[in-house]
Amino acid sequence: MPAHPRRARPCDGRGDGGSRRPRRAAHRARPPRRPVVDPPRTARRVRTQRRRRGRPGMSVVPYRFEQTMAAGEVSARWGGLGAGEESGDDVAVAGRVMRSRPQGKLAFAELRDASGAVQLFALRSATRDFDAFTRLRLGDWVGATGQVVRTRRGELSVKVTDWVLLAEARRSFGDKWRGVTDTETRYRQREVDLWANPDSRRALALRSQLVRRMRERLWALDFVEVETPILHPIPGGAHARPFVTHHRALDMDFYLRIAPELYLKRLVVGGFERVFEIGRLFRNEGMSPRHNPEFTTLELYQAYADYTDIMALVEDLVSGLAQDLCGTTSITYQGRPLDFTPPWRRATMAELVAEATGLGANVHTPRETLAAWARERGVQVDERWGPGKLLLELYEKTTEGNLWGPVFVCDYPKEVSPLARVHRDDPLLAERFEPVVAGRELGNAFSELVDPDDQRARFEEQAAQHEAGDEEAMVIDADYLRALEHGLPPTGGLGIGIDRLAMLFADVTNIREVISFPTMRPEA
RNA sequence: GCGCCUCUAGCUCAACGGCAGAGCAACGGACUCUUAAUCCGCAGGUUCGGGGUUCAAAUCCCCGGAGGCGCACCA
Repeated sequence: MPAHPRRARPCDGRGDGGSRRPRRAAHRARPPRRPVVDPPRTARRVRTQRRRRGRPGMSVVPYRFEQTMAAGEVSARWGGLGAGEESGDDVAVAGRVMRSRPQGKLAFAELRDASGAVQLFALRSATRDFDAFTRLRLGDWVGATGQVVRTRRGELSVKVTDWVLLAEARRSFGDKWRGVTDTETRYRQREVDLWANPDSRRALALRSQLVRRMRERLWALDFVEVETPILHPIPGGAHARPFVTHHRALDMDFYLRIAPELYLKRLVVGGFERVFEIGRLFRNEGMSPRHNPEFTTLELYQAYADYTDIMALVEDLVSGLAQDLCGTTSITYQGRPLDFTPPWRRATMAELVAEATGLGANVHTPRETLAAWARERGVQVDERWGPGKLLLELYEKTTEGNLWGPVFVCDYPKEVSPLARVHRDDPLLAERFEPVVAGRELGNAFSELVDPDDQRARFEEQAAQHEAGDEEAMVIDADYLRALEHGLPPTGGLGIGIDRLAMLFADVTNIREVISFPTMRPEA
């Protein structure tokens, strides 16, 4: 046996120092690589170490394991067992080893599964293949059978009689105390993050519950869940830049949807009076702690309803979800109270801008006055913007970020709301609102524009802006106009950002915390 | 896109112009009740990549990469 077997590597006979160089030269033509976390040679090293210990290896792990009980259930059922007591009941548990403490003729290991954790307690005198058990390491998966007992020191345990390795961990799962904190590693290798950091698991589990409860609540209100296309021949339904892709057989470009809105309203035309869709949207825009290129929304449409009905629905839905997920309608976000208990405040955009700035700005204010006010506050004013767009800019620059809410910001300018119905009391406004919470819009809703002639005119306006260089402006969707000509009843519509909502309930500030695999630039 | 910051062992971090180190993990061993166990031993490095300044660079400078935050963008 060589003195340093784990350093042995393929050698070209040139002796020690030169053995690596030829290999590097062979790689020189490839693009430079930066192994961020765990270079392949580490896996090789660890593999060699494991082999030396004579572990069985992955080739002999079984194809299945009959688990009779989850770890959480063990602690729930035998929580009352006294220290040193034996239950007399055998269980078979499975999970990942999160701690291993061999101690002479005894060995302890913490086994964690999806439901929780339970300790494995092994004895040389009672456990099959005890020596191998003592060599279990952080991250290995095992299945174990034995009696439920509580140790003398008071830890509920499975006293292992038989056990089997289900998978070996060749790579490390981070610092046992501090986990993995590097944000890049956490988002790129979410599987490691999830095992190492309970908060990461909690945030994603909460998101899952959020979507589930949301569906249940909508089903209870007789909403029908539907799925509409993600490949759109024309991007529509929102003001955003799309991703483009190509269909080979049709030899044409498609756009990944920026909103499902137009298709959903066509379903209302078709007779689905209450529809919703929870799905992924794609917007080809900047990324930030609050923006991921692909994100999930709830969008719903309710026939015979207007935007005030939708406000009531939003209050009810969001406060109900807070109750479901946090146990209260009055939560804490980033250390500040956030009370979703209905009713929420309703205020017009003009009122809120006046509160924030003292300016009597509204959609009827002369354009030049609005432009001057906006410029004073750092807005780069485009000459083509009308008073509506200027008011919106003013609102976003001065007001929105300071609204803690929840508050319904009502009555947006018609000019910036091409799919919303004109306000019944003011021809320059639209019946549109955004629920704003913690300085961010949570959604967007309106009394839907149902008049095909008006819609055509708005599309033409948008198309003109598109022609003039606004790549985010909409284009004319003839299919949608034809659908409207068949008759869309009065309808209230809503879109809510699921990721944003999950951030509030999970009390996190980065959208990536509630996305399982956030968009990242490739490493190499 | 712009600005500021970060990048060192598998993980978490020191070293801040003078021999690249620690804790944990891993690896070999001791231990019959561990809980961030303890003890003994061993090993592990392209200091993100490239270039420059210097007798000497992880450290200073330049270029590039990835990431974080802020701004812009995102009605």
